[in-house]
Amino acid sequence: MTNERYNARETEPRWQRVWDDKAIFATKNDDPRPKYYVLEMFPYPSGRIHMGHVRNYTMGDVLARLKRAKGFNVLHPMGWDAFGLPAENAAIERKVAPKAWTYENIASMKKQLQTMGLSLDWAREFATCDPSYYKHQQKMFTDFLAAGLVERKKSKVNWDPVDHTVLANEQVIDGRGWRSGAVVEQRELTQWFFKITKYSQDLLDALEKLDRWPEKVRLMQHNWIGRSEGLLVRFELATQGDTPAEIETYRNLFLGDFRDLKIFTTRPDTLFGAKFMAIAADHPLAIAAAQTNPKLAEFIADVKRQGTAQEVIDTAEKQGFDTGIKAVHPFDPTWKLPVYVANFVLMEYGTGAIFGCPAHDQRDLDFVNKYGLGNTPVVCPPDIAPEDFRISDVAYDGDGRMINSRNAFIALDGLTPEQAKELVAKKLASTLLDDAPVGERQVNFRLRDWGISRQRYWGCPIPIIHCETCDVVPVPEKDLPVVLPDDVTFDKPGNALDHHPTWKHVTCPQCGGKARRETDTMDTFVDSSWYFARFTDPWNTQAPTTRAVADRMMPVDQYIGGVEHAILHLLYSRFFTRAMKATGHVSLDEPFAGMFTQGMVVHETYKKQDGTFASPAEINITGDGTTRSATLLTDGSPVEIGSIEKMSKSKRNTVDPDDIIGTYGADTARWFMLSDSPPDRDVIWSEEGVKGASRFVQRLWRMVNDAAAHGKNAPTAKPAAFSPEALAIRKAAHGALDKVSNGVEKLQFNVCLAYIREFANTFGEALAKPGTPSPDMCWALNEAAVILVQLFAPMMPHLAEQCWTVLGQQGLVSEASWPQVEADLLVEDSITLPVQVNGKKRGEVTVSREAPGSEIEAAALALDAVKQALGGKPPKKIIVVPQRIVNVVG
RNA sequence: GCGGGCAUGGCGGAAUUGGUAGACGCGCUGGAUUUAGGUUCCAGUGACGAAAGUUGUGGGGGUUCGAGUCCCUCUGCCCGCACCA
Repeated sequence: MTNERYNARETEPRWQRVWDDKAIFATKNDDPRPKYYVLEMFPYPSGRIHMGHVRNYTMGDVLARLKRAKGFNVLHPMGWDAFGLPAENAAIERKVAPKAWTYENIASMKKQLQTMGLSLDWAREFATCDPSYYKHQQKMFTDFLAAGLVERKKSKVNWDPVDHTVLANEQVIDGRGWRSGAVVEQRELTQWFFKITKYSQDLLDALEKLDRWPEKVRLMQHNWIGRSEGLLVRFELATQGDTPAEIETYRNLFLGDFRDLKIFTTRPDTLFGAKFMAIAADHPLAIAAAQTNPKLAEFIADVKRQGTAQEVIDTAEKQGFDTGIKAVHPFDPTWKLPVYVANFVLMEYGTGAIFGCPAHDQRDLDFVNKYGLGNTPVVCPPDIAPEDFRISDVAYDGDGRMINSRNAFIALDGLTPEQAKELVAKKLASTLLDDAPVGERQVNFRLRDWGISRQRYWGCPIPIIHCETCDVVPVPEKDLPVVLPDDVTFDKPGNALDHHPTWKHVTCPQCGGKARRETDTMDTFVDSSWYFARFTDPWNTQAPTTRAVADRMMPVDQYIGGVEHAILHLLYSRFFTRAMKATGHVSLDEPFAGMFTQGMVVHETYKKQDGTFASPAEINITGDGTTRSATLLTDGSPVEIGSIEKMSKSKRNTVDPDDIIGTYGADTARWFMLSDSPPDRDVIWSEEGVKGASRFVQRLWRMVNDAAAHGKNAPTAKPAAFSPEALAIRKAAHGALDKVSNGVEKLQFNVCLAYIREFANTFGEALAKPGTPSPDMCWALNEAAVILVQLFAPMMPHLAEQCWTVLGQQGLVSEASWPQVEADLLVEDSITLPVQVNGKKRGEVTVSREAPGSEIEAAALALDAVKQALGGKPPKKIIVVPQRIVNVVG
């Protein structure tokens, strides 16, 4: 028995230094072995790591260490997503320069990460705010521009009139700026866009091939891209007046330049059910009509006002305003439909105009029921007679047969909606209005181009120069990077870069005339859209990537991060990789072959009597189960134990990784993060759980020390034969080895940990047997100890190194090859099969592995319990599932 | 509203993918060691039952020799998107 406790505080930094000195986690790009690229989403340098980071990086590290042991050339890098708004907020609130603040945070977070014992190649570290990184990002911007993947266009933004800044959607709270509290305005600004929509179809199609991505994430991206097939239909706008002059006057007054109204529909089959047209409040026709109609103008203003607050949109009922304009039905020139401005039609989607078919669309039905426009069903469900089919408050959007859809122009009755769509599309394509087809097939995507302009200082400058004569000129490659100036002030609202006295004033690289720099910076999502590629060769000063190296090391084999990035970050990265391929920086389309979304770390909350939250460190918990209660450490006042929530500063239910690592050691923290909960689900951080992990660390340490004592008595050569006890240990060891090897690859950490503990239990029992073990047993115990240490080495690398030394093994366990499974140890000579009678277990039989079915049947029938259950009658049937079960049917 | 997921002991969760339900851990109960223990070790722990046994994976129904697993249906939670034409 060893009495000495394992001292993580002493051993962990020591082993970290050893790894560091020998640089064993540095990856060589010219290593000939097969590569494996493990990547966790790099952190924003907020200053402190949190438990979510601990969980994320532990998972990646376990995989990296396993793959390294299995002989792969593992790339496992780390960097910093270092641009972003918090640095500017710190500058405003605490008068520290964003750059200094960021690099200080990086330094302290790096120190924290290093205490975790992660097998990272720190030689590849970079921050996205390093000019040596964003230089290449600027180069790619100009490459993309040249390749037609960048566009400059107007777009609506949330403008804070007090702070003079554009706000992200999440910074608009109840229609007001989060900092200034000012009512946010919708403004049109000219912005830079990446043309991600050029790849809409490809991004959608390729999702199917990403078979190592969570189904959920693929579905979210699928919906986000939002493909719909339909028909673009032009409705002629009706005019009034008998003479051309009168018609002209009408047009000028009410229709502006419009002769027709273009709509997008996925249901052209229901055109005979049309009752009205509706256009968005900011549709140009609405604006034109509002010029002569003050009430309409007022309505439009109302709708636009509603647009800001989310709550209003959610609860708003369908509202419309009849413009008085009429549209002519494409099937019948005498059929006129009223054109409404409606609050539920969005300018951003389709053409900003629709035709309303109330019988088969719930929104349209709600609308007509409010304004008394009636409805005509045109699709009849299969089980109802057409003459009995009525629609009142519930629209019918199912399949069926066309009814009420026939006139001199076209006949749809009796067709399925699918056939009707085809026929309408064909017919309208060949019908002309002002020399152009009335209808045109169109595929529409919900996905919009990616606006990357941000009116902020702490971001990657957009490498563009605006010249009075040459217009927009990209900064030539030789002038890159366009470096952010350090001497900026934040005493004025607005973009500090724009306020800089000299920075933006330059001469035009084309004509040499007076010009100014673009002062917008890039969305920080751009920074994180290619960092994974940069990691393959971060030392290249000439280009974003070294093509040959990137080709060899990409794609990322396993990417791990939070679900919160399921759409934007992952979609942008997929786009960016395609754009990099188009501009010759990489050769692949998909950056992440495997994706895994890990769950959050959650914790109980504690509510004080005054309603505010207490932190776990401030309270004392007594009792257990239902009698569990908490009191405040300071004055003993009762504290309510609240719900389990995501760790957050506001709920004060955070646990500081530094404290945990300081108290229990990194290995304990890592082990606990992986135990219990499946990695894709939330894990509850609990004091009891950590203590359980800590106990296990100590137990392993004692067992390995005990085993080491026996190991000294083991023969050097593998014994020719093993006693049944020794064989049992060997089988347990190799069984665990087999399961853990496979489980880690599938990221089933919680199950792997259970197998390790199970094996440790078996091992512990064998060690505890009294008396001196025989030489073959000593050999088996030593083998088991070595395997055990190697099994937990990916999860608890420091303890493993220490144990490795105790066992007298050579070198570092972090560099050791993964042990080979002896396959014949996995096969049992005799098998115990459960015996069921009519599906109910009645007993078991033990037979040899090769026993024929007839022998198993006989053995099963010979069981007393089976005879009893059959009640003396012969069995009707016996089912023997080899290696599994016997079922006797009575 | 639409889409998706989940439901297993007091708790977190396993279950070789249709084959012995509850592995492993936490908690709890009893015992031993200890001056002490928030240490360690041993035993027990789904429910009912003294036991044999019965029953049991949210409810109901079905397929099957056999269902936690597949199908239908209901209920309850969770997540994503949201007037997408």
